[in-house]
Amino acid sequence: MSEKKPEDKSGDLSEQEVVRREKMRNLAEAGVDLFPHKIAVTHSIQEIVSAYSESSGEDLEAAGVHVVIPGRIVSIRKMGRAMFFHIKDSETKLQAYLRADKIGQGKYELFSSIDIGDMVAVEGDLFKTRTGELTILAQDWTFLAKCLHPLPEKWHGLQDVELRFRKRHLDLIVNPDTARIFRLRSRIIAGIREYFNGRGYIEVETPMMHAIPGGALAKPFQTFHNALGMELFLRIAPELYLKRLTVGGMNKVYEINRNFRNEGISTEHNPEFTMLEFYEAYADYNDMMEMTEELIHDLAVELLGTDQLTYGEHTISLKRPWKRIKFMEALSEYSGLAPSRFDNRDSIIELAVTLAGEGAAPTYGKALDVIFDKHVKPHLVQPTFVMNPPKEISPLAKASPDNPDEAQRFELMVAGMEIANAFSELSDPDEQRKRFEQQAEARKKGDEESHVIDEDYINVLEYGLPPTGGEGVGIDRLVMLFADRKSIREVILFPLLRPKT
RNA sequence: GGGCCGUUAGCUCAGAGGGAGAGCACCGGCCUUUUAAGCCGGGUGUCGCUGGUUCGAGUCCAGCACGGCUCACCA
Repeated sequence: MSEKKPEDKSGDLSEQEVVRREKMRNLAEAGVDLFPHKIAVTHSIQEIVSAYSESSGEDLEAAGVHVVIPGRIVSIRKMGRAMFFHIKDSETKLQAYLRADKIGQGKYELFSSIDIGDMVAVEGDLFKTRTGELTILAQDWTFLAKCLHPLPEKWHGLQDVELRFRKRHLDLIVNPDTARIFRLRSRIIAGIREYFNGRGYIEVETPMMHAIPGGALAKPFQTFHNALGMELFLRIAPELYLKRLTVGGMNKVYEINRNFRNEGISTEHNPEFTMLEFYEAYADYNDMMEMTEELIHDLAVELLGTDQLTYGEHTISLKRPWKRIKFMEALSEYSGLAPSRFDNRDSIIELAVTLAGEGAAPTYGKALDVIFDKHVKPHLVQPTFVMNPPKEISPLAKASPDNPDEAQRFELMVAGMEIANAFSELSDPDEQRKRFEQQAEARKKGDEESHVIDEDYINVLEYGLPPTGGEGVGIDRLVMLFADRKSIREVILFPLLRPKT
């Protein structure tokens, strides 16, 4: 191994990167610790700004607020023997004022080896400038970290969508909205935990690796366990495991975790996504609707201060109760097809095939689903519970007591997106076996998303699943709604990207 | 997977057959309450890649790569 010094690579570096490495050497030669182990700071920028931004200059001076604050330098304005710069933490900026006469000639000149992007701690007293901006007058500064690459442009930030996702750290440094979205996401998830914990639920973790992929209709990712010599699948849903817990007497459980689906990537789909699933014994899908309204409405009021969401060009009202409509009624209302048209099953399948292409709609139920997605979903902007879809496309749901072809199930649609899906859980093991067999039949006909027969799960049901309501909520899509983002990638820190070649 | 669009300096972008450009950033100089600081001077580049057409290609053509939008797919 040849011991190449970093500067040997200077041929590959841009001029700005070479300059930054030179400046780093200058600091080292001046005795600065380039990678300090521990710095005694007194406050975060966020703490200082929220505590003192409203204080008057006189009050600040009288109080003599002496602090040491760390941050990343995001702008510098040099003015001869003095300079202003802003330091920033994830969402807040604070101005610092450095004067040669105040801090001393040596420390002032050493600062010329500091670049935008570097991290420093500034020590000094708070004051207000002529324009009223809260500022720290530096008595000293400490080097924290060198940024060896130039930062994106200060005004436009980082616009390139691909770069924003590939270099999320940079996106977070220069685009304040990004940090805000992910803080909102964190608060939404914390709020959900609070809601369920407060209702006596317990949070659980079930396997991510399944021997049989189940709980949803989707194509799985495949992997292999060497020691067991066994094919495994990344889970497409936790559903079947959570219901095992209900059989075991854990009457209220929820899980917030990742699901993996080996399907297309789009503005609404990422191969790994976060799902909330919850199950409550002695509840049914009506209870699930009540809880869903309450959870999402209250979260919006608490986190956004309103039950009116702005989503793109839409205003979405979360005022309860939300619209409820039966699947078949929604179909005839929005598709423009006469209700009688749906009696002719072959013609419906034919229509779905023209809409979605060959192989997309092998059965009547699937065909209805295709027509729904195409003609109904885009219209459902205000929160709408679409109830009682065909049993055939709901293999884990109880049939409706008053119509054996319908499932006691709903999907929550908001802004044309499916946000949640819930049902009264099918508990009859023999009926479940029949449903699996029908799914297996569809699978044989080429429907890769159909369920496979899960004997183990049927055996679990044979021990007795009480009447239970269960629901899955797409967390990423919920965050999209709350954060007013049209792409799921804006709300996932590291969305899946093709490796850079 | 199909269609449309994009890929030019570190970033944001203009350039549509013949001199590689602007703003920010960067480098040098001036400047002690500025804040998209200002003033003077400096262009730092494999124009995504590979071929082709042409006297001449960032520009036209083909293929490829990556990305965005959209359609399809998608509990």
